[in-house]
Amino acid sequence: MKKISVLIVDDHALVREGLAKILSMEEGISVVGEAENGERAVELALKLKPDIVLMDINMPGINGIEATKMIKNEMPEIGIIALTIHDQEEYLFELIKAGASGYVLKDIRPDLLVQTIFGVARGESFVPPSMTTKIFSELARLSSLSGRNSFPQGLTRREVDVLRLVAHGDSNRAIAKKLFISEKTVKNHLTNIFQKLGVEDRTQAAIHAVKSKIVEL
Amino acid sequence: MKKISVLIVDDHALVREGLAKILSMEEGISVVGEAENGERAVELALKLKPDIVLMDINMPGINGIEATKMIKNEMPEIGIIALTIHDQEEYLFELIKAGASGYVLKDIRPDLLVQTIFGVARGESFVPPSMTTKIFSELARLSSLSGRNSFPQGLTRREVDVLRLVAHGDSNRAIAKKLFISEKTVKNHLTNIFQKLGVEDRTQAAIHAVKSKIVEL
DNA sequence: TCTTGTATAGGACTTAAGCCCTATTTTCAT
DNA sequence: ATGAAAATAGGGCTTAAGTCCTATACAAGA
Repeated sequence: MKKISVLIVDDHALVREGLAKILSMEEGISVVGEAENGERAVELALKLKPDIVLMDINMPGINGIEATKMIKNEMPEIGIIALTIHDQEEYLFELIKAGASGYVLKDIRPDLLVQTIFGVARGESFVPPSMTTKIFSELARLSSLSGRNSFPQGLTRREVDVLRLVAHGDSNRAIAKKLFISEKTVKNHLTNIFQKLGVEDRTQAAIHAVKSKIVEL
Repeated sequence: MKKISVLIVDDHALVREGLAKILSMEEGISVVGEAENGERAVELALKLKPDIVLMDINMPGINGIEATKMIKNEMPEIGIIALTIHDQEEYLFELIKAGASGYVLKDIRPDLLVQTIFGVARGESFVPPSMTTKIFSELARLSSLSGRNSFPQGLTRREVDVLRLVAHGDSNRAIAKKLFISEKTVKNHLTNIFQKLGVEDRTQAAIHAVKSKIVEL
């Protein structure tokens, strides 16, 4: 069993130290870095490629949500757990949209935090029980809204269609035929997809799609 | 636990029926199709995408080795187990080269065949104990041959280098710089790679590389 | 109502990608 | 020694891919 590498992000040195202490006690976890603001968080995440980022939301400059977006954009395989002081439900959906996999209060019991880290490393997602109700109602709202968006990386439904075919090895012409649209439209979608995923061409997009499990192998 | 889907290929209806009977008794296995020759085998394999193909070697027309190559070329994730009447070691290495993962005699005990199927589905490889010696000596020969070839799909060492970078999302120019060769040479290698893998462009090659585990994610 | 997001598509352009040849050099296997 | 495979590279060519901009139509949120 490999240790789970964790990057701690918080603007308060005290909080960072506390978290590091708690996590260091744990056998299967190793803290590989600490960042004191959003910029450093993104920088370190890309450099250290940790399994998990513990991300404080309230930070001066680039906040936790922005940092989450940036990291997820570059390395979708990194799991991000958001930390908040109190129940700030206004951030919840923004965070989910940004790609965070967990949302925990800072006064969480250490053993539960550890559990959450292991869970997210396994690909699961966590929110505090007090918020599950919110989640469900939001989910209901979204699905009644004839399934608007809620796609990975902010991709639209159509963009996901196109990306899937790209990851299948199809050319623009082939995609156009399969989706009954013009090659021009396919190109437009692709330009948007590349921009959203932060990649340069279809090959990188295909790889990204596989890595971030937008498509299955 | 999902059932393992199996395609049976043999030109003798009796053998097919026998195998199907045996395998149908097994809980975790479901026979999804049968083919009576190499052409049908390739056709059905691509259509049904079974986990495992049980492939007879001696068939009129496209034989088992050719069919194995074709299937592996199109869908490297399908596991292929070769069936032979008697110890025909002259085919063994050809089969391994073609991408077969198992090599069993037709008079194998049913429970061992089942075991082999489960093993191959898990990504393991099997040859009869009587042939392991052959394997080892061949392996020794090849490695004494200063590690010549023995690369997936008949790719050369350099081609694997190039393919790895393609699957990393690099452009021809980037690959050229990293490998200290000209862009022209990269293109030449790529043309050869496409031909060998049976794909049309770098995106398909990248996907193929990931699927056939030439590169890791 | 006005605006925003999505899907569609065309014009016009640049360039990376890919193909087909030929050719040289090195390295091995025979 | 000789021949084959592998790695290198260039010429010359075609086309797919990708960018930037504009534009229309529709749906839905504010």
